[in-house]
Amino acid sequence: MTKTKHNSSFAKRVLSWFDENGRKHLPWQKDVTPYKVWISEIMLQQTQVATVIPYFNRFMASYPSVFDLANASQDDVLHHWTGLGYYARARNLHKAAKTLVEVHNGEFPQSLEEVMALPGIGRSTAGAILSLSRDERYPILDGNVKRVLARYYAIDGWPGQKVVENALWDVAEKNTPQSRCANYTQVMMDLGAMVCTRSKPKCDECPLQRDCVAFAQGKQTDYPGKKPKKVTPVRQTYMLIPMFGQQVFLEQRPQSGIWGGLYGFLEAQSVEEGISLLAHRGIDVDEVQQLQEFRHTFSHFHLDITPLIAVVNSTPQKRVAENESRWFLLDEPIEVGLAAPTTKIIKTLAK
DNA sequence: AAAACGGGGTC
DNA sequence: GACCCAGTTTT
Repeated sequence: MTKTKHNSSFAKRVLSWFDENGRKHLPWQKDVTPYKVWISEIMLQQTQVATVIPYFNRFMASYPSVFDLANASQDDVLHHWTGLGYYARARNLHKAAKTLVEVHNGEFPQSLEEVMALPGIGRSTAGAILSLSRDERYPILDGNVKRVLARYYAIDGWPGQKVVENALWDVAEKNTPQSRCANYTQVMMDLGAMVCTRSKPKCDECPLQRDCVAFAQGKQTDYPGKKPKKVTPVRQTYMLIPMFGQQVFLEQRPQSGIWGGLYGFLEAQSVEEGISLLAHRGIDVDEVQQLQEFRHTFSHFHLDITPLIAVVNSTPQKRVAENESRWFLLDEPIEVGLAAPTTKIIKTLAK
């Protein structure tokens, strides 16, 4: 049984710690708006603060308001996201911006449910937006908060499991104070990121040390429970790089699946298949040069990529393709979304 | 080189 | 409710 007295003390102590040590001058903490909090939270879902800052600043410079974002082209949004990964989140961001403008007059709705109904926003992100920007009382449960709470209460099991996640939400809810909700949300993330770190937690600096169960047991790093591991399969692909002088041919990928909406090189399982894919697009290959294979690692599999330069000597025919595609000059900036391996190959070619 | 990270969406 | 998505950082 958790005691009420205990819970209020929890918030009091972390808020005092926030006053002393919390982060208060991040770019999205200046003139806080739901829009800025939203963009920063989506970026922070996948990347650490230091990496996010320049992306966030560029994003705000290009799209100062939700109206600017809604009016942008998807290619432009993906271009701003290039290198951040998780491109579905950029597509959802763009979709949600359109919904906010068309349905909500460009304002974030008031209720948690309405905010959660926007694509790419779940319970935690919705809670973060409403608490950080409007000081409303909603809990959050990102990876940092999960780690703090799992250790403090010694909650067993991997948070990917529903029961474990539910237990964490329960304590997150109970501990959230009635006032200073924005500061509380911020400090829970700060504590997880700065003190209650995955390895070598700085327990001596922690305001929760004195009744942290994991600390008492000396088992801080046993929490949260680890994800059951499994072998990551290896897949193989050829990437076809049609080169006509200083131009390369890129085609937009389907909206769903890996690298959805990004431009990339056509993929094939064999050299022959690749040549036929190109022929289908009016590109006649004169010579094929194989480059060094390299590995790109995802969370679920390794992808061994063999780049193949397909030298094209005669002017390619114009064909109407199913997907958007075109030739890009190597020495000009490519202003569409590109996946990391595509960027890597293009860098090699430009040298 | 392997493991961890993180949360929303989908089947 | 299990599994998928994807690139970077940490160990």
